Amino acid sequence: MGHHCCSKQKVKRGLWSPDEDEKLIKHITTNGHGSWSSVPKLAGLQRCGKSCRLRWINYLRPDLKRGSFSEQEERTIIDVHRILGNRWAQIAKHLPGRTDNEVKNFWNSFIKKKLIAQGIDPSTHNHILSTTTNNNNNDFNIIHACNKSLPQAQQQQQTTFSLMNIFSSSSSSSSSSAFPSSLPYNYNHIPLREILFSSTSDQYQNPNMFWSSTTDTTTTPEQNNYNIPHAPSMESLVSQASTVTTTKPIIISSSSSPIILNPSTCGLLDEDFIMWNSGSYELNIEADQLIGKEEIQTQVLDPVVVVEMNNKTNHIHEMMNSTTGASFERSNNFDFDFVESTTSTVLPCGMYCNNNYHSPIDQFAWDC
DNA sequence: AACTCTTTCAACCGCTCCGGG
DNA sequence: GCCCGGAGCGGTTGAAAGAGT
Repeated sequence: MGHHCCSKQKVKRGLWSPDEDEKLIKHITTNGHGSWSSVPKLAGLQRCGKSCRLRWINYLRPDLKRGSFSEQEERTIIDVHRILGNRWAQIAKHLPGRTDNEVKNFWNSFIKKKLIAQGIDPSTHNHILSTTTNNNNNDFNIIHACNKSLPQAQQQQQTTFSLMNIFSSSSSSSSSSAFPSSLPYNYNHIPLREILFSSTSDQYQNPNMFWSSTTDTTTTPEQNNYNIPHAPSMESLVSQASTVTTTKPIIISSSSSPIILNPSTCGLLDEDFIMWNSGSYELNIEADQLIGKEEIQTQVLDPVVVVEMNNKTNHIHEMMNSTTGASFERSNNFDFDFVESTTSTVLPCGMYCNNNYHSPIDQFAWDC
């Protein structure tokens, strides 16, 4: 049985012969494809139009890039897939010369397996949930927090409290660290979709970075919608850590509200919505320096403030490099071509919001 | 060399979307 | 608003190639 589009025709199926390829190439290069349904007849092929179209698009088109995927292309696929999911045609648009079919095959035969081997769920880009169910285990709580699927208010609330428990446990138990020795994912594994979700609603909070306005007197009532009940204050959090390192959360504050984040996940979206990140981002600031010493706080705060006030990419990087010692690199050509406005506030870790708390990029994430 | 198992990827299938009548 | 046909998309299949025994 042929395709429904050409069921009346006697069509050949299966692999294309060089002779058929030649006929199709000759026809399209001289006449264009026009209506695909008419191509087989005009080209003298016993194929259906659909098959001709597929053969041309996936194999015969002159602008196709052949050969194996580069690391850069692989990174792009992973990054875009993190946001778009299995929308292969959209992903392929970010890879000149590659087809949706090619990207899909590469994903299924290589990237998918690679991510699984790394303990990452390829469909969610989250770490695969540990089977351990010991709720007293801080590592588990964080892993659990990172592995929820699409946000649900109740689930998020539980996540929040899991983190709260971790924070509070460190003050009651001096023998255990507030955070595990290594956080369960690095920047490259953060589900960006989830982060985008987290900034749009009071119900949805990124588990690794959330708003706390308990000590922030500048927050508006609207912003207070972001309050987490019993969220730890900036000071109390910092006081629990003797040193702020890559393995512990640090606090970076926007002009309106402090953000708690894991340094190893720090990244920026610049004004062109290009994702920048640091591969080996290290902060080693004594906690007591963060408390009550404005100049040190400023060092931490500056990158965000600069982003908000100036939106100058170079300035951002200069500030980041000079104040934190971090070496930021443009991670890839992450082309957020769906973002129409650049007027919104850019925050670390790919977290993004604007003054209305409902940005185009947030809208995109919701629309996906 | 022969066989089996696994992987790759071109091609197919069925579905949705969209525009025209 | 409905129907129809074409285009496009994502999931799946299966032949061919490669790897292992």
